[in-house]
Amino acid sequence: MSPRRRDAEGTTSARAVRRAELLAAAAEVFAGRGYAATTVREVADAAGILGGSLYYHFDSKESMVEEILSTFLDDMWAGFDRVLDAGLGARHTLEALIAESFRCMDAHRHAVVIYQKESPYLVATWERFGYLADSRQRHEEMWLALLERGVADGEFRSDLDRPLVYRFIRDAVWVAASWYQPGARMSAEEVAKQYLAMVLEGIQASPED
Amino acid sequence: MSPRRRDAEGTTSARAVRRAELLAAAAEVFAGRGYAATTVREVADAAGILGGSLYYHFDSKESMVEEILSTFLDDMWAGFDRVLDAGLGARHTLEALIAESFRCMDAHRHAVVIYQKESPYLVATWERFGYLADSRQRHEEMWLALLERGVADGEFRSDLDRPLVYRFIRDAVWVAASWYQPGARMSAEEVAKQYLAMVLEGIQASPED
Amino acid sequence: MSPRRRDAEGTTSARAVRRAELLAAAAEVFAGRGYAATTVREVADAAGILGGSLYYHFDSKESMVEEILSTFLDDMWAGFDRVLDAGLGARHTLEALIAESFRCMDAHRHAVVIYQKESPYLVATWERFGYLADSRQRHEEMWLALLERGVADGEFRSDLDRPLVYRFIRDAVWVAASWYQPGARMSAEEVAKQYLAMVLEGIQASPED
Amino acid sequence: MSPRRRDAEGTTSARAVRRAELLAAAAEVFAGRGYAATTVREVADAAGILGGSLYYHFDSKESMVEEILSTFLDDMWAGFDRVLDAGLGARHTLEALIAESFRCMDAHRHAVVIYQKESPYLVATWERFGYLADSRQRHEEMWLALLERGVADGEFRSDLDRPLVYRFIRDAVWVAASWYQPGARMSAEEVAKQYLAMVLEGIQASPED
DNA sequence: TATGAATGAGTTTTCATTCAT
DNA sequence: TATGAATGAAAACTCATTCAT
Repeated sequence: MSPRRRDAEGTTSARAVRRAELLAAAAEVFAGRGYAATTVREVADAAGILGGSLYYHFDSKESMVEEILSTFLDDMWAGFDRVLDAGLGARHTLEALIAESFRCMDAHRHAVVIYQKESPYLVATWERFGYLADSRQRHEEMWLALLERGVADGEFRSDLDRPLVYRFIRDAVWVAASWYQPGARMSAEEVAKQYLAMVLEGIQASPED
Repeated sequence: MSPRRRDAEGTTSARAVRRAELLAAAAEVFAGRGYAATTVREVADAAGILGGSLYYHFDSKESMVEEILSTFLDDMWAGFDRVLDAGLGARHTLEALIAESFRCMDAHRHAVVIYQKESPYLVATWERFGYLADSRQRHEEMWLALLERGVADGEFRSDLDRPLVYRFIRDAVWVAASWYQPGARMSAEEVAKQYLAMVLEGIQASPED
Repeated sequence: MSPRRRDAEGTTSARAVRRAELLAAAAEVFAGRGYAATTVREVADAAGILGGSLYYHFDSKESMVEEILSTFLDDMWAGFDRVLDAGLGARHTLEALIAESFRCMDAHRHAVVIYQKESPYLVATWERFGYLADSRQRHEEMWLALLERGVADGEFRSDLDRPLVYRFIRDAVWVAASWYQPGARMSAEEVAKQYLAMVLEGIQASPED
Repeated sequence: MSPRRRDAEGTTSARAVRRAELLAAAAEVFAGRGYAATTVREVADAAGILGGSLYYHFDSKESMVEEILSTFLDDMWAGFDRVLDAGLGARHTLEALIAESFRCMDAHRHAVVIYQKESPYLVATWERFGYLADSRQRHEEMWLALLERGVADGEFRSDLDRPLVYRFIRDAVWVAASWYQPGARMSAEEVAKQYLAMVLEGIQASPED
């Protein structure tokens, strides 16, 4: 009620809320047209303000993607770490990781698309985006270790090239963000289930069917 | 499907050779940085000439991608048509399409990457790129028909959502162009074989193994 | 010579005090970075308030310099007029003017720096700053008359170009505001004395002349 | 005559000539209005081209001042080093330094004005201008050493504060660039002579000391 | 064919200023 | 009085494109 209290909480969170709104608008436009092809004015239009006004909230166009991507990656790794810490077997870990990936895609759909399409450009152009390359590397290591373990445990086929399997899954799963529409025919969870089935068992009819 | 540009004489003139060289350089840079983020000067640098000189050969930056993409799509559809015309069963058609996709990726690696990343932007921005959307649609129809036929013939599982299967395969296969390096550890053919195995049978160890 | 802005009541109201505080902050920043290179936000930061709040007190950034400069010039000319009205001989008038100049520099250090550096720009850009050019002209006339009188009276060397002598003194004396720090090794008064010694024994007719 | 030779020499020097022309225009405008208050368009107007065209020759507005100032400082220090290496006595060294200063001012009038007015701002704002502070420091050390030597040799008065004398001379001399017009009533050489007379007969030890 | 200087429209960014609270 | 979000005009800078040589 006191002005003091409003300053300490109310104002801060109002600002954070506004930032989040603006970033959501930016993410949608960046994902749709590509970061480089999107003008700051288009972002501002989408947010319902004028171009210059964005600079009250953000340093630069660059900072906007930065915040969009780091927010997504932080959430993604928190989820992955939860899965890895659960101490499941290889197959169940794989299932959980794919489920987690789709959950994350659902929550950060546009950020995921941006991450897919713009990472190479951003990493090549600005040092500050080096963490994108780090994340990609850690992601690969995590999956290769998992596949290794699954093969050792007899849960996964041993006749496949592990790096290839990793890329196969990664591409199939994450590119889904490009076409997935929340509230469409299938929920993210259902898509995850079907993808899991395909990854694990393939699309061929079983002999016994 | 795509506009044709042929020398009036029909011969592979020195001019056509130079165009091809320049387009190869352009494709590599566009694929690496993204079309919008690439400047004409960067293309020229990669080709070893100055920016203005490109305009002796091409109308515009736009025309360059246009030619890169249409060349690729023409080749891809020629290949697909050969496969479809062979009158194979569903499973063998699927095998042949995936093999053909990888062959095409091998031949037009950069064009494929550009096609993946830039299609939405190009289609949304210039009418002349409408044929990209047409191609995508025809591709989807071809695959859905194939999957339908395979399920009807008892070759493919019937419990999977067909559009989802299509996207799964499409994404896994074509995104490979983003990381595939000609002359790397595995040939395109080997990658195709392994991908086919995964798509058909999954990565899970079979019970009898 | 310069516009006046006085409280209607003629009292030193709280409002006037606040204005003076803000102008002091503004003067320091303008002097340090230059008027054009200083943003209103920087002024506000220096004053401990937010940018928009300055506009409760002042019409514009322009009005701030205006008030800073006119306050300084009013004081300077009041001092000079006192000296000129005292009816001293040329040499003593020169001594008193230089002493007065240093006193003024001490009292309006930042304003003096701004006046030095920004006058040409302000005069060229806004009509309202025309009085700066007037002041400069009157200053020159005052000094040339003084030098003339001193030469006529046999107090100053006659072999020097008078306009040049004027500039020499003006530049040496007033640019001191750029480096003079109140409370530093030497007081303004001491600096004035030394400067006077240097100036005088240069332009003063030698005993043997 | 051969195209090769024209490339090796002609083109390179043509480019350098153009740069110099553009920098001359820029220096005049920067000196007149102040660096921060000058727009790139104003520089371009003065050069007779469009704003964007400047960027074919220079990276940024910043780079333009950088080149203007470093060219001036290089020339100035080359001149000062010649004087210092001549091994003259203190008084003759002082004479030569002042003459050299005026020569330099004549050759780089606008650069000198920019150096005077913009150094603090440039140094405070961009690291790359740190060399301006270095130059200023070296200048001060050179003069203090000279004054010290002159006092020790009995050529200069010992009752004056050396740092103050340095500043007095520096300000009087260099600020002259602000009003000196080449081809005006007096040549730079004549101004130098008169300034020297004023300075010298002030700080010179009197015969009766 | 290629060069390189220039164009000019458009982009990102800045910033004095306004205004509802 | 002060805040802080926004405005909008102008600034710095970019870059596809042109064109005389």
